[in-house]
Amino acid sequence: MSKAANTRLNILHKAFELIYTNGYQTTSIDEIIATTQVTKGAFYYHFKTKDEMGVAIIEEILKPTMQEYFIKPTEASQNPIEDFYNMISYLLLEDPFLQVKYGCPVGNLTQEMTPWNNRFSEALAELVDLWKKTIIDSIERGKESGLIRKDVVGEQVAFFILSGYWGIRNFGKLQNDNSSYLIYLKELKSYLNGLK
Amino acid sequence: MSKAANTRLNILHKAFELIYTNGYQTTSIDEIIATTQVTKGAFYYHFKTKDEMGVAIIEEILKPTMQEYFIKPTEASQNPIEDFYNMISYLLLEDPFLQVKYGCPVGNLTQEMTPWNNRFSEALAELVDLWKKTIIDSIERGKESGLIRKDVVGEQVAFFILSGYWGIRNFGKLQNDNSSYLIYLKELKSYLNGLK
DNA sequence: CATAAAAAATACTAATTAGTATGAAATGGC
DNA sequence: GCCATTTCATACTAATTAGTATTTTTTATG
Repeated sequence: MSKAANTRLNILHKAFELIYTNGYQTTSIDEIIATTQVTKGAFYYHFKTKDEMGVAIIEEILKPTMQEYFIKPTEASQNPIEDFYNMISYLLLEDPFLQVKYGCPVGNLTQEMTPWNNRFSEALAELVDLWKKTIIDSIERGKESGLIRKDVVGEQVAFFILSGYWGIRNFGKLQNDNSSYLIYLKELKSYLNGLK
Repeated sequence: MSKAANTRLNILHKAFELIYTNGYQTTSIDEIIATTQVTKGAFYYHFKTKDEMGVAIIEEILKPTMQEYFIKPTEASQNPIEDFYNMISYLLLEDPFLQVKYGCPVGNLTQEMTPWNNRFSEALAELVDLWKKTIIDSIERGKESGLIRKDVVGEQVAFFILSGYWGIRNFGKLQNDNSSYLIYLKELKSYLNGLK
């Protein structure tokens, strides 16, 4: 990777961490360049505006991460119900990057940036749609293999699962401990079993 | 109501609307006093800081509203399952104040202000706890009256319902239309019926 | 190695921010 | 109507903000 591409990625990574922990609006460019040890000239050479950098974070950091860790495993899934539970459980309790008190990066950005910046909305919607579609496909396969009832509607379940995930992340932020996660996961398991 | 108390409430109401539509951090005090037609001196007479005003909004605007419109109706509830559905459906589709693109005020504030301001967290947690407890009580009554299965765990269901609500609000913001709400509501109905 | 283009460094601006200092007007109790 | 207290108005500050203008350095290519 060229040196220039490296500084660009470096900015994106550090900026993402700052935004994840502090929020987008309250993360200043001065703060970003201070922690990346990159000058303002370099920053604005790579990104025309702060918002352009924000969208780049979604497309170049969040999207690939999601592809790798959410989409791929679910595509290979044989037992949807078990895998959905494991996916959410992993994200809530085990993912080494995500922290209870900082919530879900995608959820945070959605909350903070829509509806005021359309480019954010579009980039985020693309992400979420990808995840949603993967879940729906998995459900359809589950229906074919007989692991899921035929009358289950994939899109409904996808919205239900993802909404629950986003929402419980908010509870986590509020209480700053994972006790709500544990309670939520029990009901999630019960709900998912109801799809059998 | 005294004139002074009136300006105070006026500030809180207008500020709340601005914050609901624009976010807390991006709503400036100058903007608030411009729309309220109140001077800076008056503002800082009533509120020592911006954050103190924010907490006052939660305690003096959001909390009473929630008591009136969420808590009371649920307390009088005879058929929890139907009432839960109606409550969420009303909030998503019919409430005249709430708008799809602006999400849930409590959810927005939680996302934006925790974990960086503890006073916000505490005030918001109190709100949400109240709502949660009301749901749990309602479930217990439903269990006694035989409308809900005995093995249903109230706290789990409460978290599940509220999480789903917060999460689908995020979807609404993302897509800026209520199509996701409609799909979500179908699955919510199905889930709630599973509690019978 | 020369040179053009890419990449980065420095110093700046204009606007906006939360908050303050200080004084003026309204209010209520006597 | 006097006067203390409450309530509000005006003018300011110091810090921070995103973004720019300009110059310097690095890089790749012939």
